[in-house]
Amino acid sequence: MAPQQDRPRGGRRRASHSMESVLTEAVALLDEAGEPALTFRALAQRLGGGVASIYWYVASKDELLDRATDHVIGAALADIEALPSHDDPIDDLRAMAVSLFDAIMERPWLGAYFMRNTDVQGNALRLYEKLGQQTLRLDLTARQRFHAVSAVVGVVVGSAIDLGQEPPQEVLDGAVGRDEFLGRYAQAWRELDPADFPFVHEIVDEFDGHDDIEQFRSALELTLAGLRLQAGA
Amino acid sequence: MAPQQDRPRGGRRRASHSMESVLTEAVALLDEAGEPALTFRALAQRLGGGVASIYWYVASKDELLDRATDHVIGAALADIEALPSHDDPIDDLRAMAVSLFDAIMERPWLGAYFMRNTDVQGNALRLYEKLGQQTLRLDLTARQRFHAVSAVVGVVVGSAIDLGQEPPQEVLDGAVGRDEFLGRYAQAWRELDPADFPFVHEIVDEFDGHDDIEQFRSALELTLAGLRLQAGA
DNA sequence: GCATCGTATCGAACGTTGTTCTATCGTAGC
DNA sequence: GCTACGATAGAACAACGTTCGATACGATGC
Repeated sequence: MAPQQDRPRGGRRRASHSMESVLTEAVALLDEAGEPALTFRALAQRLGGGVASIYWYVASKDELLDRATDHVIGAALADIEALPSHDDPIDDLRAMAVSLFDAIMERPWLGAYFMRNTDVQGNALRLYEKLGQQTLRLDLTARQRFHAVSAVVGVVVGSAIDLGQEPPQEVLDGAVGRDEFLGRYAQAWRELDPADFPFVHEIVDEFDGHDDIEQFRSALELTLAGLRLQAGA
Repeated sequence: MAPQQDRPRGGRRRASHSMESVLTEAVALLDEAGEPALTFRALAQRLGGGVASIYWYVASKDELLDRATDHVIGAALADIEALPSHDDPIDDLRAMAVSLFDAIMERPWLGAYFMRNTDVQGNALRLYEKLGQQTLRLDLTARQRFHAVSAVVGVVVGSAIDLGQEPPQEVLDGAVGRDEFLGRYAQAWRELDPADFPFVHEIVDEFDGHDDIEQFRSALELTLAGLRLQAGA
């Protein structure tokens, strides 16, 4: 038997990364199975390199998540900047909010990390700026503008987190459809005492098989209606 | 030298827990330093018992988090149910939303776990019911009522997550005050190009030293105004 | 009194994670 | 050819969630 070689004859290739490739693969892992799937070991394997190499690009997992978040916010921002402009600034605000909501819905993990990342040089600031520029076209005070933008972002991210949470394993597996999943809750609610839960009984049919996007749209319309009222338009 | 005894003379007392004590201590740990502080080992030490004992009460950390969340939502619900009633259902909705917001602000970790816990037998359902009952007093369709409640909850939780995120370590330590912390961002923003960031410059003075609660209140008012408009009152 | 059974507890161990340490490779500049 | 430095990597560490097997405690049946 030939003696084992410490190094294979061909010599194992050293991997060569880049900030771009690290973030791209990190996002890919997050997209596939959420935050628990993003481990340094899984990421290193994807990159074909060692675990410690990643630490040359980021100082910690927190920073990796921050940079990955900013990375995809950049893409969402590009979508928003490509949007056509309307006469009515509130129509623009709505279009931007919907676009942002769609981006977060495609990446359920994004919502949770969206907020804690208001870094000054980040894309989040540019996003705020883009939304805020629409409020400059409305007859509002500076304070009202400040509050309006955070209200719109709050509705988007609040809804996205609420609606985009990972469904239980059985739905992800495809073993149980989303409608059936909702239906179970609906059924349980129908069996509650109507005297104790009049509201739940009132809306259970609406809940059963409801559309997430419509729910968000509705919340957004309430905020925009309030804003329009405030602007006196 | 006396021979070592395997068991100390007095016999080490076995700890005796209860679901209540486990949840209470778990919440105490969460309150002190957020989710990372809640480890099974730290919790066991608090309870004066072993690590594995906790698994008799909960099957996993996820379940522990869920039960702890439901535990404090129960307290928040009690506060809300103790609220005096107004003639105007929207005033009631506002009071409830503010009360809920306050409860979440006192526990920054709560916001993140609030959503993923719409268990049927949970306090979250009772909370939805309580909010929803106010919409029954408004002239709305069932679908509008359903959307109204999720909009209000979305504003509350969205704002709470946004505003309640743990500030960086230096602020927690008290080394840097909150105002100074905000001021740094404000200063950095003031140095941006006004041509590229007109909105940021417009609101930077509002942001500097702003009050979180007022920001939430403002977002809530927009939604409630939209709701009032929808109800035609 | 004694065996029995289900409840409740505990220490030790396992596998995985983020992170650090130390050593090494490869290339640009001299 | 040598050096300096940017970049990579394997091995080790501490901490975490979780599991396992053993064991104490109290009530129950005889």
